[in-house]
Amino acid sequence: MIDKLEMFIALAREEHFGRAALAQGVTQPTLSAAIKQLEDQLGVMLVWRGSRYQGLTPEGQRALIWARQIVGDARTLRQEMRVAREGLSGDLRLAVIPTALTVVSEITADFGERHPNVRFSVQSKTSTQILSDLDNLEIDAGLTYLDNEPLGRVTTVPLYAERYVLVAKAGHPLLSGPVKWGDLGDVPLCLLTPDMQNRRIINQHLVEVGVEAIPRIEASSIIVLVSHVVRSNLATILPVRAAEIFLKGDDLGSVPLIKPDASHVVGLVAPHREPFTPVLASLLDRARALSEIA
Amino acid sequence: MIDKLEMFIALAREEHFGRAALAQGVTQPTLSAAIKQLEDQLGVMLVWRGSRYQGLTPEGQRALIWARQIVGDARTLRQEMRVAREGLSGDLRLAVIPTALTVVSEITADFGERHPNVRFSVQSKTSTQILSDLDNLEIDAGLTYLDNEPLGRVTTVPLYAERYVLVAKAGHPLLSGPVKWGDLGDVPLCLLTPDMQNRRIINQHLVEVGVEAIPRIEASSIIVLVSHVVRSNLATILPVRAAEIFLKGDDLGSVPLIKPDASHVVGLVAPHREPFTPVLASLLDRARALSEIA
DNA sequence: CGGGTTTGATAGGCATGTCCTATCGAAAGT
DNA sequence: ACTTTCGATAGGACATGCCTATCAAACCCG
Repeated sequence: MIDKLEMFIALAREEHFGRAALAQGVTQPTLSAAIKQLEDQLGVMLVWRGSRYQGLTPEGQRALIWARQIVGDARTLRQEMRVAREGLSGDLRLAVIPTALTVVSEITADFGERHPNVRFSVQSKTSTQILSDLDNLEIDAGLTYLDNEPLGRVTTVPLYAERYVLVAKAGHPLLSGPVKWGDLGDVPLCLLTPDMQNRRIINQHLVEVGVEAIPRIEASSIIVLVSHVVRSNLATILPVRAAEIFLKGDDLGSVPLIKPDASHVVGLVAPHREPFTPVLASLLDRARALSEIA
Repeated sequence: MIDKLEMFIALAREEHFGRAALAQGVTQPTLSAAIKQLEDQLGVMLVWRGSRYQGLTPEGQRALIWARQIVGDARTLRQEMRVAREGLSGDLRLAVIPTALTVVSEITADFGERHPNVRFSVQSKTSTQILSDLDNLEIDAGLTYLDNEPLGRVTTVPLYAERYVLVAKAGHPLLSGPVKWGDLGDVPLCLLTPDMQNRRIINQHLVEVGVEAIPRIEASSIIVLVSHVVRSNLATILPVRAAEIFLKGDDLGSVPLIKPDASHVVGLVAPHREPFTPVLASLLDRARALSEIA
């Protein structure tokens, strides 16, 4: 039963029998049969049938919610029993927005010291993907914005408030003192792509002061942004925490962006599943201890 | 997997392999094997092994929490799909404290009118049993005290505040006006047995005014109490709602019990499982509509 | 419009799992 | 010491799960 629910979740995620089967490590006929049996056992159609996948029926969508709950709890049970056996160990899968990537090491350093047997796997994702991966049980926790867009049913631990600086090559004329958001109208910029919430936040602030952002370069990685800043006259806008690591040398400079002193809360998100796993409880606990925010 | 968890829950409840097997409709070797396989799959011992059942290991107790969650959710999924197929139908299993038994008909009448295909099964139980049955998935909801003893992780809907009257045969000297709790010291009483929370509540109030309750008759059913009142000179203490139905004729009388004007909240309790089943959501909804309390 | 591709369903066969009956051995009760 | 109770074990019938191979329908594209 639980295996079938897992396959059902995979099918809903992949929207394709073959890919879902591949993801589950079974063949397509096996997955097809599993879905059919699930439908028989529950006595309802879950998937619109045709010659190809055509989405879930309303019952299927409702069943999906429970399937996620059940499969998630079953995994938690197994994980918890392993913890009882071997102490805190295993993998902790994190997904992180690009602008918070530098913060991950603070968490892993602190946590890894206390629980050396826990391995981390860190992926860079957009905030939307993080929430969807959390739903789909693809990750155990995420690091993303807490205060800007709706999150859904999750547990959150605020970690720090993001503040923004303008980053440019050393000697850039704007670096002499604080820059107002309103001054950025004519400044050639490179920014994250609009699927990133950070970019949407920056857009908001620019629109608020009547400036339209038309960056010369868009990229989904801040490494790309910074490389462009280093090699050209473009500037970029980054959270302080993301910029710090690039400002160690002399070739780049930064100044605070003011008016307004924008700030957005970034923190840990985890599925709301009671009671909490020991590992997750421990992670949330450490996150609370590291938090700069009450 | 889910079947094995069901058997595990049954074993924890029955504390006996044979009885648990019987309850699950399988033979004892099958249940033994299932538990062993569960232990293998989870990699931990769940049950203290000996020549007989000796309780759960700590891991077993922890696993039991998740097992209940998972099995409960799986049942809910099945039930919800049946609802999608046949509309609101099926059984709703209620357990009710004796003193609230007359209130059940209010709920079933109202609910049954809207959902004629739902059958009710009502059992009289102590408040402690109700909570344990709720945990063990033996009932879907209960009707019990909400404010006197701790409840655990449940959803509650307050329905009414219990108030108490003294009930005696018509013509009994005490029936001339309100009676104080403190006046009951020498009155021959029949009361519920002390495993009933109602009796513990009555004891509290009597102790508070310095009276010791030594009833001539103890019983677990209010029918027994009232029959004794009818046929002897004994009086009893009942909640108004429970007494009303016996006061239709002329042979019994009642007066309010005052100093203090004791009152305890009775309401519906249901497992806290998100999201709620349509049936349960509907039941809670009707209960809220019927509630006399904000 | 027709051949090739994609996609999910179906058929047949093998391996594994599940559940039963019968029986055993240890411990508890008498 | 004898009996009873309780859970574990053994062996066999049956069901389930998963695979490979293949099919039919729909889609794509020149």
